[in-house]
Amino acid sequence: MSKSREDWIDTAWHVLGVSGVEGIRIEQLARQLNVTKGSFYWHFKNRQLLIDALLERWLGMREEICPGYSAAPEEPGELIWKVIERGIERGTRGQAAALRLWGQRNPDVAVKIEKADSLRQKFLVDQFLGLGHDRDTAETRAEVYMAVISAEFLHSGSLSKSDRLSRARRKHEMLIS
Amino acid sequence: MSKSREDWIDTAWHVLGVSGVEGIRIEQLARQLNVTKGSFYWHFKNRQLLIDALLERWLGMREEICPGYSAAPEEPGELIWKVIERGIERGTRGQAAALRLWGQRNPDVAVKIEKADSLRQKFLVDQFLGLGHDRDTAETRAEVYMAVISAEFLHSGSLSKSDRLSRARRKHEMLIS
DNA sequence: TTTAAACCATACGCTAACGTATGGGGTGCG
DNA sequence: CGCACCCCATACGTTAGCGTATGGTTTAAA
Repeated sequence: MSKSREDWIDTAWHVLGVSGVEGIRIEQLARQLNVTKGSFYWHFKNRQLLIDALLERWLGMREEICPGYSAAPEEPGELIWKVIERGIERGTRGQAAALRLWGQRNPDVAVKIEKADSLRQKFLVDQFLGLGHDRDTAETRAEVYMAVISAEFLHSGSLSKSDRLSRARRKHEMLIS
Repeated sequence: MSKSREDWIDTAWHVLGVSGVEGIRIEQLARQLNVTKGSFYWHFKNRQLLIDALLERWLGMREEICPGYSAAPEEPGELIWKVIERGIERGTRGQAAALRLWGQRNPDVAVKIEKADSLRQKFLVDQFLGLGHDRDTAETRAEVYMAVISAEFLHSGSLSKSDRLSRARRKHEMLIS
């Protein structure tokens, strides 16, 4: 069957979460897709452009994950939680960690990631302000919250999804109050 | 000049922090050491054993970093801070992140890391208990603290060491009180 | 039915890297 | 001197993987 460009990105996305950027190998992906790399080099100019597409996919998820952010009618605390919950459900933490680590040695990638992060940071700060904190503590809490999100993947080795959710919930409530 | 086994581990350690486990290439290290890989395969049986040695080095650092842990005369809060400070000074966060990510797809590695982490967790919980928190919140705070430490590296792209220290200090004080 | 475009298989050259085999220079020691 | 033994250089075989070149197949339109 014919594989689309999106098919390639999908399976590469999965590998990214498991094995990191360096684990993305065209001929291995081809085997998973039951095609040869001839297909790949028709859809993509080279490996780098596939990885770029993965980065763009992740960057694009930020907006999708904060839907009615500016006009949110809910309680600030629960809006944050929804974001976290959705992140754990989707299981995109591995990809995030891999891309962040990759950005560590690619300055232009780092810039893009930092740009997205500053939006996340803004979002969280607003929520904490809405909870009645002053700006200083709101910013600190936002940073801590970002850390909790990023590190969740690194420390949740063999935990089930429900365990990870309940642990995250406990930390959430601590950071909220 | 003759290179010792430790020389190989040292430069590999540096590469580990910058490029991750996958970035460790014997012939590249050889170039940095001004020798050929003939030297490497005299000191090590293969590449895997070098990486194992790096993991062991990192695991060994835990004890060194918590010196008089059980018989600490200082304030609990400051003892934690000393650990964090030393970690940032040494700049071992990149190695830690790389090894954690590597452990994500090596079950036996994950076990070793989790064993070390549970000791760190115990240490932090004790400190928070000493600060007057009950066990439940002490455990949660310890988890959050671990997250802050692990994630610090992922989010401190182009920050100077002093910036990273002051940011860490702010988060520290938030988590202490 | 010809034609063009989309999609892929196959074969090729090339490089990086692993691990091995082998030999050789140095150094201390009897 | 001879002789181990430590340490390394060199050459080799092998594999994985990138990217290219080229041709084949399918599909839809003209």
